[in-house]
Amino acid sequence: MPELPEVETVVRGLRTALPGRCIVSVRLGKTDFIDDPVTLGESLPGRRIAAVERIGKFIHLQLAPEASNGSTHSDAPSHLMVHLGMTGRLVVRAADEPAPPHTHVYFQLDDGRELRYTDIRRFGQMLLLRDAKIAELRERLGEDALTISADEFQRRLAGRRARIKALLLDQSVLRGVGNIYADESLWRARLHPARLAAKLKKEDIDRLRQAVQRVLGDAIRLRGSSISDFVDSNGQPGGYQRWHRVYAREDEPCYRCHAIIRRVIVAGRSSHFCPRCQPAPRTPGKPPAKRAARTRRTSSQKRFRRTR
DNA sequence: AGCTCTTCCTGAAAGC
DNA sequence: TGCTTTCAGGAAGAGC
Repeated sequence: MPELPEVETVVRGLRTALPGRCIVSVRLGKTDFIDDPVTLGESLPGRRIAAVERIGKFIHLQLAPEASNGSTHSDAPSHLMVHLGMTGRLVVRAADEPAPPHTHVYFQLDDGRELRYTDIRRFGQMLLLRDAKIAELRERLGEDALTISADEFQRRLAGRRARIKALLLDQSVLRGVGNIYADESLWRARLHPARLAAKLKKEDIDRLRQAVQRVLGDAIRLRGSSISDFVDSNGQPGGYQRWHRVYAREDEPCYRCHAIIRRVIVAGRSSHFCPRCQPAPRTPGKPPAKRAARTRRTSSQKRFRRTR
């Protein structure tokens, strides 16, 4: 499932292939994940891709201003935003290479290749935005997890009565972290996912920020985690899943203390942690036994295909 | 404010 | 063996 490191990996790959290329034509399959498929199909042909960047978990393709050849409608959207959702893939392939099933968008490029979007579950999104809307989106998505300062991180978490796990996943607080890297970061910072942010000490929050940035940085270096479907823009899997300390390791020993990794539901999300390294908060109303009862069945967890 | 539940979707695997 | 059920999850929206 693509989170910040996976999206960053894809963006870096696309950057070697796309800037300067012109979109010749667009072919669409299912379009229920595209905000405006008609405009997408009509306004992109002839446009040149100027730049590729990452905004949180979105891939942002910046389109060059339209050539002023008579029929210029200068308000044509210039930003194509792609969210990979759970199973989205964005790859560049030779146009004559067969596309995998569930490929729903084909952008034919002027170098004989195609930029293709494949998404089994179609939880992804494709949006066309005008300049003004980009600023709005950035605002809504909070500070980037990779670059947020210690002060800003404190400011955004301090006093919040939500569980720390919920806040890490909230893209309006911090952009880019998803379930895998939230769990890995909390393990590194030795914080239980159900701790309330308001009850954390300043040094806990500082340690958490360092853990988040360390984990994301390591994952980017290994080109992301491939669990289930992730591949980069060349179709290659990442390598960070081999370094996961808690995610999908339920019932296995903690690498630090050898206690058995557990999984509970926090903030509606499957959360993996070490019960010894990450002690549970004392919550008067909710004794640990009660939360334990909420643990879901475990065996199905093993079904994640680990790449290598 | 923040929690839970639901919805979207598919494929894999558990359960019977 | 084969059909049915369950489950994962990013994000948004409803309802409490």
